[in-house]
Amino acid sequence: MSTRYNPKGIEEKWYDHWMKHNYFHSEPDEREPYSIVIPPPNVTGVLHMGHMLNNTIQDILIRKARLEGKNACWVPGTDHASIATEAKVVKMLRERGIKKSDIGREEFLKYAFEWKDKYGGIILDQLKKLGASCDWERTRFTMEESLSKAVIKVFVDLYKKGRIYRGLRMTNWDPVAQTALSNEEVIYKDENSRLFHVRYQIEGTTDEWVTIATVRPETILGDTAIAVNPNDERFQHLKGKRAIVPMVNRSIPIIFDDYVEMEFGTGCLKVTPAHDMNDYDIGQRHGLDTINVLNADSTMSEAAQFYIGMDCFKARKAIVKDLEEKGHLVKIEDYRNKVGRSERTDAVVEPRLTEQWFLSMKEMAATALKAVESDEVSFHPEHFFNMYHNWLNEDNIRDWCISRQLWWGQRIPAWYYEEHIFVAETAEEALTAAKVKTGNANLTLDDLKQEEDVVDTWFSSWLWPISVFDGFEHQEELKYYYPTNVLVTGWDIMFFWVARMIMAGYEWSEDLLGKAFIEKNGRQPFNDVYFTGMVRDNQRRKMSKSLGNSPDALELIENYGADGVRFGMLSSGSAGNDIIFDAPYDKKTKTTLSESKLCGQGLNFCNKIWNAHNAVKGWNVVDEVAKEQQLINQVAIEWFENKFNQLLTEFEEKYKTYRLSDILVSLYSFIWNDFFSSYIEMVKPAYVDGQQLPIDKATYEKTLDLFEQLMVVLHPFMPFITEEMWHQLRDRAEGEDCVISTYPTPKAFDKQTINQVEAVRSIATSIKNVRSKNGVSSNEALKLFVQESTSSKALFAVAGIKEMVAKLANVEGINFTNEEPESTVAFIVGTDKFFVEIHQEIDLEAEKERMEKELAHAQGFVKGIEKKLGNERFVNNAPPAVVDKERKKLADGLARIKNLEESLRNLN
RNA sequence: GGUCAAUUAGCUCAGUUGGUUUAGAGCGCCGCCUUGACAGGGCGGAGGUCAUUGGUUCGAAUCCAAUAUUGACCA
Repeated sequence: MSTRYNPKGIEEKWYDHWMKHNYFHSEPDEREPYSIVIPPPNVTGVLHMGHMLNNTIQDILIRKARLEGKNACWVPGTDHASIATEAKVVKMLRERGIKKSDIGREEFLKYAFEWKDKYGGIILDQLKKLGASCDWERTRFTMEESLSKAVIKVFVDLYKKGRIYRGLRMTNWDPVAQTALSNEEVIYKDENSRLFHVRYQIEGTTDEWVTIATVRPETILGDTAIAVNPNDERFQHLKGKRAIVPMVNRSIPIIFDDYVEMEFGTGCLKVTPAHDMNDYDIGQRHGLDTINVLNADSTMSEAAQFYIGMDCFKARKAIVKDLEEKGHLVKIEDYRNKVGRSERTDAVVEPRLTEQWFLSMKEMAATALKAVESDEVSFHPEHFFNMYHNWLNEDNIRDWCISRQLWWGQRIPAWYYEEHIFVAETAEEALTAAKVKTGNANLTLDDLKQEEDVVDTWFSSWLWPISVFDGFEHQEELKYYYPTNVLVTGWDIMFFWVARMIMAGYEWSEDLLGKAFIEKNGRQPFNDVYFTGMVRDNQRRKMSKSLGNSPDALELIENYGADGVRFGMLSSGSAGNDIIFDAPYDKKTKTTLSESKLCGQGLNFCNKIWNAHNAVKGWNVVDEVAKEQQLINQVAIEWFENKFNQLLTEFEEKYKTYRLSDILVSLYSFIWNDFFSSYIEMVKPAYVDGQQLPIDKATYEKTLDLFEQLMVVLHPFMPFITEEMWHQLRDRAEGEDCVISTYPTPKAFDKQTINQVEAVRSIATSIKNVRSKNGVSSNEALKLFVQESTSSKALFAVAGIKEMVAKLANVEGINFTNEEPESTVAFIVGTDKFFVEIHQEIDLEAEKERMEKELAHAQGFVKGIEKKLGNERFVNNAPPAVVDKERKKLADGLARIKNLEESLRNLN
């Protein structure tokens, strides 16, 4: 048997095995359900660090639920990501020599589905490598028929409710994708740019000027006013005057508006209503003209009069040169400002006046806010509610721009005829409505023109917790799985997705499931939301493909196994906090290596388990062994079982509050230190003349039981190694597997029983320390003396304790004493004093130094407590239990000081 | 500019409603051990005035305020 655990073959073997037995599939039955819907990754995506963290957490929760006998259902799927996917498909077509504009919508969609079929499943296959126990039979996609029908249905419903409207608005325009974006899809970043100071001549004067500052001089051509603050003393004389726009020589009014900041720039603001959100508002207030100098692709339009057809960034350079030549350019300053870029294409977003569809957010936002305030949906960690509130409160909430000028998505179900709009689920219904409205019974489908735009991808994914169960068509499954138990996602999509899913849940669950159901189970799409942190590199930058600062997820799995990576991800940080992932950056190749010490630790843990198992399975088993060992075994088992139950009890609470990394860390320490390093050492048969003695059957079986239970408890975190061990521990019948076994129920535990053995472990450690300090080999058996006291007598009266000390510390005789024996080194455990006899020369100075240090510590400790107890207000005000505890601490501290002082006297 | 979070050992982080025998873990570091499951290991050890300054309290790493630094969200 190899001494090295090799995850690769083992992980593949077990994932196939689980799939073959269809363990991840769920159908409604009489069991309690536990459901999670996956945050659907984009069809364009590949597995990255964020996915790994997020899906590991979901897998832990779902596997734990499965082990508890619940009907666990984790629904996977992907979202169609309209902008990103459309861009990829356009690129693919271009490579094949096909232009999007040459083919119709229908044909384009065929290519898009072809692309999706080819690449859309990659990320799901990668999740399998990670061990994700999704119900793959339930894999859904936001563009498939049932989910698309749901989108159309809710669109019509909202339109009928008067919440969806169409209007000319300033929108964020992505000139590359040629579509409007919602506010949430624009990412603002500080960028270096330049602030151009440009002077405009005052109309009717020869040498009177007003100077403005702008970062976008090309939009000067679209200026329709100059604004100043009404309180600004400097510009009072300009009241009622007009200025001349350079180049185009247009006369524009000088207006007064509070919006203008006196301190900023020159205090004069050029107003270009067509190209700036705030300018648009000012324009509305003052009835200004709107001159659109840019085309949809960010080239200069006819209306600009100059540079027509030139890209706006080139036009910027050109106009600066021309302004300078004409004497309008005053100066240029370096400047840092926030530039909005498209989340999907990274193009600089252009504010643009366009006709779009909007969903009114006011009512829905209030409902969604209340859902979390009332705790019907609980956030973990709670503080994310602040961010949620900040976005949803009525002062900040903006209507949702839901139309996109794309083909890849659900086409908006609106039909136009003359000035009328008919919104209906089908063209036929729209036609009927049109006939009624116009009184023209001869209208045909050809007379109606359907809206070209599609809806925002999030307008389909907000229905996800309902639509994956086909909940808008029939409710049998929805009734069983809704509300889902928990949503696990990154806080970066709180607004895009989480808030909107809550809105959708509250909007339609009652219609779909009925009042009685809702009153019993609630409207919320999920009971809990667990927000994971962002995965960052060691410079605290978010790991992303574009920055190239992310290790390759699959390579990590290749290097450390899925178990190792899951361990690494989870142990790097706690709930909600961002994670600094420890992959090193290679300066030479300028890449992040797919290496991680934390993942390595996970692999080492697997290796440890693997080898410990080999050790246990290598023991010879007989019915009975020597009495001393039997006694030790008994104490060891009792100690371990009690401690195990203590831990299991703690875990229940931690699972409820999603403190998963806490659980993993303590489990790691418990398995490695308590089980392998202590328990196994306690029960391990001794060697006599190079031959290992046998172990008794009862202890052996118990050890296998404990090992097995530990594997079950660890299974949600590290599914593969635990399944492998579970099978190697005992012969299993077909259909018996760790993944579907039973999670141990925590039982009562006795602290006294635990503490006795903990004391033994401390004694053993102290003796090892004495050996280490004095160069005494662990092979040399030593004599131990125990100072007689009530507590020491009680401890050693417990059957097996003496034997255990002797075994763990290689001590040959244990005797009580009332005085300090010759040639011994003293140490203290708790309040009791022990003496180890050693034959080497004792370094008295070192001993003295150690004891003095310990004494000083104890004295400081006692002093603190004495101060506390000396304070009348403490004794009177603090709870009695706290006061009692302080008294006990004081007594123990004093006992320790006494012991130390005695020993120091003896040393002198 | 508004808001939120973070600041604890060289590094990455825990510390669960203020009372843990004067702060824990992992990695790294130091010493010893090629022992019979495991060197991807064993045993032992060193290392922190809990960012700073005030305040509340009998009692503060923990609560409050201000400051500093870092990160983020929104405008």
